Amino acid sequence: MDRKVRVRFAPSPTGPLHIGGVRTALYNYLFAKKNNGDFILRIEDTDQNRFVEGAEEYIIEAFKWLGLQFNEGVGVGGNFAPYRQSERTVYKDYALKLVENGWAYYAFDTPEELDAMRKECESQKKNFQYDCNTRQGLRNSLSLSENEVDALLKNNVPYVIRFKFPVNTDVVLNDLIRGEVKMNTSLLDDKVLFKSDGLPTYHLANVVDDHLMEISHVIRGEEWLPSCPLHVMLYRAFSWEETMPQFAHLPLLLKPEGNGKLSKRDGDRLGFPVFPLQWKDPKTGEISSGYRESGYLPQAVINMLALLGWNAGTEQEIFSLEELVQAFTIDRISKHGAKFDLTKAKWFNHHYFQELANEDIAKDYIKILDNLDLKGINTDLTFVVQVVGLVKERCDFLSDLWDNSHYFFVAPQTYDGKVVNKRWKDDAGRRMAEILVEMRHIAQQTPDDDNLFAHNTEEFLHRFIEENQLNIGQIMNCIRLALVGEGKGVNLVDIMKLIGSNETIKRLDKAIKVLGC
RNA sequence: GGCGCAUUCGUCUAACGGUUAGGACGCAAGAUUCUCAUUCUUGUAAUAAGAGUUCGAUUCUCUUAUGCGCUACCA
Repeated sequence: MDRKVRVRFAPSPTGPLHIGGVRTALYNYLFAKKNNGDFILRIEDTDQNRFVEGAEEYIIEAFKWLGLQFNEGVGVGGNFAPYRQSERTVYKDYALKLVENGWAYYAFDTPEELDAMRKECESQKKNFQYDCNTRQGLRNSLSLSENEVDALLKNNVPYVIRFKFPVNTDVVLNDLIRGEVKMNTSLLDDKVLFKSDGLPTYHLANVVDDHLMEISHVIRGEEWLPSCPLHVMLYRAFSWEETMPQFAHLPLLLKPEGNGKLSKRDGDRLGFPVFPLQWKDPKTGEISSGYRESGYLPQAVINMLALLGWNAGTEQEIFSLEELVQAFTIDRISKHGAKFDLTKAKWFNHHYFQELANEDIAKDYIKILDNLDLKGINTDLTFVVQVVGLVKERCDFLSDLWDNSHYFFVAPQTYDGKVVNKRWKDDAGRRMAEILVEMRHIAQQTPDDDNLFAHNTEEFLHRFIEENQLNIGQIMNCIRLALVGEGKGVNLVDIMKLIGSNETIKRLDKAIKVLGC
């Protein structure tokens, strides 16, 4: 038990990495780091038909973005290389070893034959299974004579190697999350270990590699629980039980509405990404959105994912990666699936967005502003930093910035009708004209000092409102309407400070001309 | 169909036989404010159903229901 902790994340490169897979990887990472162990990336590309160009690169880039570093694996190297299963050639020897010692057998049934049998059983409302009850009646090295088998092998007749489950044996598996799980071998089917294309299936490759790579804990999705007894039996068949890894089967990530596993399609349909990074399908050209491109911060994605199925047992919800490492234990992982919650994801992002330095946000914002291609707007760093400082608390994402701060850069082109009706009525226009006159005075007295202009204007406004017994809201909101075009935005005096006396006067003048006195 | 796993507020979850069943998101109200947000305060809302074990069950057992997963020469 004092074995070195070594865990692996083992995706197959069949497309972009699903966010559920990211969570699995995260839990592996946290467990490894917590226990001073190794975190390994192994690519399970034993299915040639499903290989997708660019998927492996995508996976590596995704973890780079998230800040989850592998100690070993594809793209990193290590003592157990190669880490790509297609480059490992040991599997057939192991499969043959199992045939030799009676734990596996050759099967010559063609896929077509098996399909036909499945269909036939289906039509009789029965279930076809290649197992201890049926294997004697099928074409394999258990039912055929030694001579027949030799002849078939000599003639290069395609075959697969299947695991031979013993009859009526209970396999007990001690899952770190679910406790004792028991299954009977008579109900299990003789899974293919080695395919006729010369490559192993997941089951064989996985067990062999986990053993060879000295994996101590297998932390993977719940979808693997049903085949785990097979894996346990494989360790037994190889006499590797001593060093068999401990298993932990994670609950699934469910879609937000209704039930079911979160799938690729759900994301864009419901308006949130299911992938860490944007992905363009190389065949169809179809684009699926990613968290990174949607403006999520990696810290937020990690924090959100960590809490989806795990908790520290305290009331803390905000965790840095380092804090997660410290707090993480497998026994606090929940057993049931968790629905993804978009609003909570936004809340996490809001939190981490507030933690960013105004200057860093401003630099990114300036890029966005430049892309807007608006001529003559002020994109000086010091100015944008001030704008960001005023509006960032209203934002969940970088992309929310423009909606909340456009009026610092461009004058309103139109005025919100509802606000006009509510505020710009009675003698509002006349009052605004009076205010405009005084603003021009103040501007003359405070040349080149927008702060002082704003300050003095504020003082004047309060005096003006008091002397004329006006409604403060009425007056201020009319000015707001003139400066912003809507009934929203940050403190008026702050707006005046930043856009300056000239612009303030210009906008008020225009509003009076458009909306009337 | 078979096998397996699961089931606490709308959502994520806490409570590992004794609590007014706690927190967070959301939602609602109030406070603050020139507005909209932010922020703060308060409120809202749950043990799937039924048996059993027990002095006492969210917690242990069983049954049912529901959901999910697996049932490929895919992972």
